[in-house]
Amino acid sequence: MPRNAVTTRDLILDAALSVIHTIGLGRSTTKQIAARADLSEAALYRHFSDKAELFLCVIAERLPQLSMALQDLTGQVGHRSVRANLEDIARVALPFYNETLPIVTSLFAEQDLLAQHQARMRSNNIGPHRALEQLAAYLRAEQRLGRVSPRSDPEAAAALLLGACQTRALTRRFLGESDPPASDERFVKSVVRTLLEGLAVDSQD
Amino acid sequence: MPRNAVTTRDLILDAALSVIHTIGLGRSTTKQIAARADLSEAALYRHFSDKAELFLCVIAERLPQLSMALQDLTGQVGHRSVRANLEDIARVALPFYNETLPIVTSLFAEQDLLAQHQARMRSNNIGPHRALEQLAAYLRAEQRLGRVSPRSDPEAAAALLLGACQTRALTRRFLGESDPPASDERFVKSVVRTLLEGLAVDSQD
DNA sequence: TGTACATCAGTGAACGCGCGTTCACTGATGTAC
DNA sequence: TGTACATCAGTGAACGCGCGTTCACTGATGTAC
Repeated sequence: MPRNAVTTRDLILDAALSVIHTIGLGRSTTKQIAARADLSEAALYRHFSDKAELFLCVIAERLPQLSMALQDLTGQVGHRSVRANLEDIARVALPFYNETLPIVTSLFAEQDLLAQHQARMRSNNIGPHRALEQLAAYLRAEQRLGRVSPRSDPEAAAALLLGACQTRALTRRFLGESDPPASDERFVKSVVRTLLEGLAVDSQD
Repeated sequence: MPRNAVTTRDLILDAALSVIHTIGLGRSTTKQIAARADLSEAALYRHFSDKAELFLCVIAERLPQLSMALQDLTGQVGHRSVRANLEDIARVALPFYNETLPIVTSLFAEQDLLAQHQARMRSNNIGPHRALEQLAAYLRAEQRLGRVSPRSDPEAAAALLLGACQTRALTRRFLGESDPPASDERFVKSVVRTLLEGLAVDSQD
């Protein structure tokens, strides 16, 4: 088998992801996935024990993890400005949520799948909390360097920033609107500025 | 028909919501909904044209709207402290998202249902953006009164605060953990404090 | 090199199940006279 | 008040369809000697 072989398994996972994207997790059938992969339905069962396992593998192997994508950025402690770092983090988080949230939240519709995925997240220590923890750790490090106010709560700040990105992506997708990239950039800048400066009229309480 | 009659239609909607809560939107069947309502399946079709309409009515009539719940609070412009108002808003948003997000995001799994729901949102001008706009309008009003920094962006601040609540609720639900109310209260206070004071080491850039 | 056999990815056709939906029907309630 | 009829919410049983899954099979590739 050559080094860069696209295995049949990969073909199936790609086909499944594509079908899920177009008609949603709930309406995706083995028939359509097989058709998109140019395979018989029976072929799916040579590579996955059943439909549930196929879907779980799609989610585990075809969806990126935000904490991975943030690793380089949160490693920049003490470098560049905090503002620039947070802006870049938002620039990564926004398209990430835009791509993954519709599929990941689909699992709420299939609670048996969700339960299996939860078990997987627990045993592998992955999940959405990882990105929050990572951003909070970054902010705590910047706090130690005196580049972030010692009065601020790193966990709360992480929830604020990633939450703003998540809400924007989810709202847009839910309303069925697409986002012009220019407005995303304006959003990133104003969110980070507001988070840095705060709402209070002066820095005292 | 008496004034406070629980109609059969109400029974069906309640039963459907209950079934959806326990096994998810995607696995809910007419059989189970009818059974939970102590009715025949045929009875469902006396009140709803098909299963899709039933689900859309559940979502439209049985799920609260955040913008409604926030109406009283965002009307408090100039009263109490901004901090107290924002904390109360977070205290309403957190359980709201906790209850509704798992069901509402389920629609991503059934894209035909989502499309129908989007049409409904557009024609009735409802949807998740309403709460964001409402909170932004409140903050703009406080800005005019000088109780919120003129440099901050009300839209961004609204996305930050509601986003933080949404992320927390979604993450918890997704990981399958339940939240002790005491930690919710700590979360509310630290998020609002961090949002008010900002991350910057002084109020200047 | 040729022959005999083993392995295994992939197939076409069929399977049974459970789903959403419809049908002819019942029986309670309302209405006209 | 009684009688005849209309209305309509709700039913039990059946419907056909499409789903996930399995089966015996094919044919290409690898291996032993």
